[in-house]
Amino acid sequence: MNPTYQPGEVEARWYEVWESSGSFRPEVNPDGEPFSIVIPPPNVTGALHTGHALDHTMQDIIIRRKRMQGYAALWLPGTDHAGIATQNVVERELRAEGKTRHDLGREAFIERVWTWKAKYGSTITDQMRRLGDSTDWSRERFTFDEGLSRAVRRVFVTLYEENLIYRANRIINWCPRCHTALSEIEVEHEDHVGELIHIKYPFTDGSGYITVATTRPETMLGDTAVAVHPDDERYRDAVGKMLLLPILNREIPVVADEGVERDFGTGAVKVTPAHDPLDFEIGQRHGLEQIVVIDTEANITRAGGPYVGMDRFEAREAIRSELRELGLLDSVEAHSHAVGHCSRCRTVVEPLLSLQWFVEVQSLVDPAMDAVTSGDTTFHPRRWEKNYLNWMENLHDWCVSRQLWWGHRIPAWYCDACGETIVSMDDPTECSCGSSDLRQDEDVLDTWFSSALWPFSTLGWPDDTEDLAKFYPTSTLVTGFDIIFFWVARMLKMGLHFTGQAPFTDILIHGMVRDVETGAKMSKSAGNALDPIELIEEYGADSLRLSLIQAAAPGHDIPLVLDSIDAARRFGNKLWNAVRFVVEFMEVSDVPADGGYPEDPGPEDAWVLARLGEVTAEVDRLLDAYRLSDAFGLLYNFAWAEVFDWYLEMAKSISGADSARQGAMRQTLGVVTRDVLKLFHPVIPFVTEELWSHLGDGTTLLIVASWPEVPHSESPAEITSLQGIVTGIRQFRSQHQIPRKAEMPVIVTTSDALPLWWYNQVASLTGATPRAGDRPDPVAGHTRLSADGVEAFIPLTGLIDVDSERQRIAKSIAELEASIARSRTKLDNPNFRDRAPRDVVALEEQRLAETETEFEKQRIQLSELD
RNA sequence: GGGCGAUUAGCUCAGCGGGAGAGCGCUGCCUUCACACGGCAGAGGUCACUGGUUCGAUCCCAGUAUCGCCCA
Repeated sequence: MNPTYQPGEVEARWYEVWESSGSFRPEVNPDGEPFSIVIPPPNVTGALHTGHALDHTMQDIIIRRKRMQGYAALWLPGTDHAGIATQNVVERELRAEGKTRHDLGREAFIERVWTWKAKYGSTITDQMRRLGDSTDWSRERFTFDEGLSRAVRRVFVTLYEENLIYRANRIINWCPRCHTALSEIEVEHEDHVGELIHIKYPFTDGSGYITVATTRPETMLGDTAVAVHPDDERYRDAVGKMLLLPILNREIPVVADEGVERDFGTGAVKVTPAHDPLDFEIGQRHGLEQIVVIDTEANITRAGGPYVGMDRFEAREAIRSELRELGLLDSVEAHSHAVGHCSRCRTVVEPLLSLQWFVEVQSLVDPAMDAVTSGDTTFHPRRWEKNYLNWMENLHDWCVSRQLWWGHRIPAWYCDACGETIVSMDDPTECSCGSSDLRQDEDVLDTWFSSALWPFSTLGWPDDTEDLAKFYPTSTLVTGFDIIFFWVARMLKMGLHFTGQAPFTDILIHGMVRDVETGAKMSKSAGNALDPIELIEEYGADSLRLSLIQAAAPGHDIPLVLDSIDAARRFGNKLWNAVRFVVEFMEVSDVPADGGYPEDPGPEDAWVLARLGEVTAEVDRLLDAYRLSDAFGLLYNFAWAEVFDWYLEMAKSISGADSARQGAMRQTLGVVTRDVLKLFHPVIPFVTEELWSHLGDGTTLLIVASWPEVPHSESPAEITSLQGIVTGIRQFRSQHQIPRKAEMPVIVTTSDALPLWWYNQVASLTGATPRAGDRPDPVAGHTRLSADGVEAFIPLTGLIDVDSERQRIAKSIAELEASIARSRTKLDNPNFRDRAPRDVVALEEQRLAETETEFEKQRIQLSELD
């Protein structure tokens, strides 16, 4: 074995072995209870970013542990066809050739996207292999593959038949660059400091003006009313009168509507029903005309009169100037307000009146809320439940049609002869009116429509497949809080509606990986992403995984610091060298894949086995509670500080003992090291598998080895005093700069005799020579150590100067005095004695007694030094 | 405007009713037969502020300040 761990070569080798051995398939545990996770499908155009690395590591940890615990564990991988994103990529490619998708036509374009997918679509799945994802590739799915497309169509048709999907003219969010409608949550709001412009609208009867305030003066071209609140005293007389719309000189009424916010601006608002959702509603209530003045290119339409063809933002400036010239510009003030941007391309979205398909979500909401409130599905951490429920209460219908080509085409046909709409599983050839002049809807479905079906469509629905019966509902969903609304909520709604069961029992929500420098969410579009593949090449996949998990406290954002990845890498090297030492120098090998705990452990063995048992139980508890970072933090400290430090150092001295003692030690070292590798395997699979190949008996891969079940072991009581005295001697040595080679006799006094191994370990761990003896009288000339009832005395002669020893004791005495004072204050308080729990009072009394004893001994020691 | 979260060591963060923890960084010593990517030891904190609840508050409650996120 190399003296340093080299991840690169090892990682490539083991992934192949795991995959070809079928270890990723749930069939490796044919009799196991099913446990399943479906991956949040990354965009097929995507490349792995650090957010995926975290998300996938969490899922891999869960699935690897369940697999080791004997479950039929399925982690189902796949990718999302990602409508807009993918279409954008291929259109960009075409643009480089000087073409547009329209030059190719719909069919050829889609063909081209499939070609692109065949060539580049495996980028992300290849990267998942680099990360070590133990996904069952034999079950890989794609949201646009044949089976899932059938599921999509079945859902659309069923919802249509249930009147839960409809087509209507509504205000939607339009992206003028992507040329498609967006759903509400695909719009990101950012605060902009803009202008609030006050415009005077004159009454037709010449009796003055109403002044309205707006941030979007260009939409005035489409105004068909001015609205005021019905209770607003200021405008009581104005309601019902007519105004002359400036520039276009159209007569529009003043209407009273409850929807008007009295405190905004002047309390009077212009109403543009075709370009604002609130105005649309006001328009509906008052029967106002809807005049579209901005087109799909975000240019002014013919209805905009003199401004026809002008860009919306240019028109804003021009209209403001004209109003000023007309003397109708009352005032302009700076105003901060939220502006919607396309989440794909950052273009400012345009609210537009448009004919689109919508899912009526109201009737899907209740079961999806009940699933969470009833506890059928639990969020981890729980606080996301409130967030989820709050959101669900305020849902609007979901605009699902997209003016794209790449996606599931809406299965609706229109009969030009009679105007009938046909929605069906099979492509219709003829209308009931007899006409065969049918046109299929040009639009495709929102990508999230197919993602919403992912937990059951990937398992074979709508067919009754074995996988569906076995693995649905899935067990745990792992995802970031950023897509709770996009995805999680919709899966719950669709899953419950179509299968009657919530699609998962637990939802593990994690934060975003953030760049510590900028605090920004790391994503490719933000351009600030550390490339996980580069990190894997530099540090190894295990290091990236471990550092991400250690930083990932439940539900909080994760700062990614290169230093912490490096720390994780050094841990891998530590583990590597510890196991190398165990195998090569301690000659431990052929360790069985399970069991093999020593029948008759020595005292040091019993201690480390007892600790292993405690730590295993605690790791299990933490992992079951999804506290991954705590679990592996605990394990990290146990492995480094206890097993491969204290115990390994103790084992070194035992290797010179008699053969029975040695045998128990080697056996212990073998099983403890093995179990540490097992416990660590879910988070750092590569290095642990490699080390296991050197340590184990070669019968089983670690990936499918059993999860540790450690038999109970009783730790010898003397360990506490051993560690205390050893640490005391080391401190003494360090404080007085005494070289390890220097002889250091230590007299140990104790009420009960200490076993021989205790003395041997003190000698071996410190280089001192301890012997049992009587308390020196006087103590003068010795330094005194104490731990767990054991006292040890080191003669000072020739070792140190008395002054520094005096200072050391004085400092210690000061600390003891402070502690005594605090304990007394507490215990002298009758309220404390009356109201604090009995064990807390007892503990405080014990602390006081011990501190006082120690204080007294040190005081005597100090006085004797003089 | 509404909601959520954060504020703890120089840095990045855990902990969350009974004497403050980790990693990195820093200081000293150690090239002892795994690892110098290491070992041993050490320094470093009014746990944002102000009140309250409690025998007891970094932890619970209220308010304030600053920062971040989500929604309108």
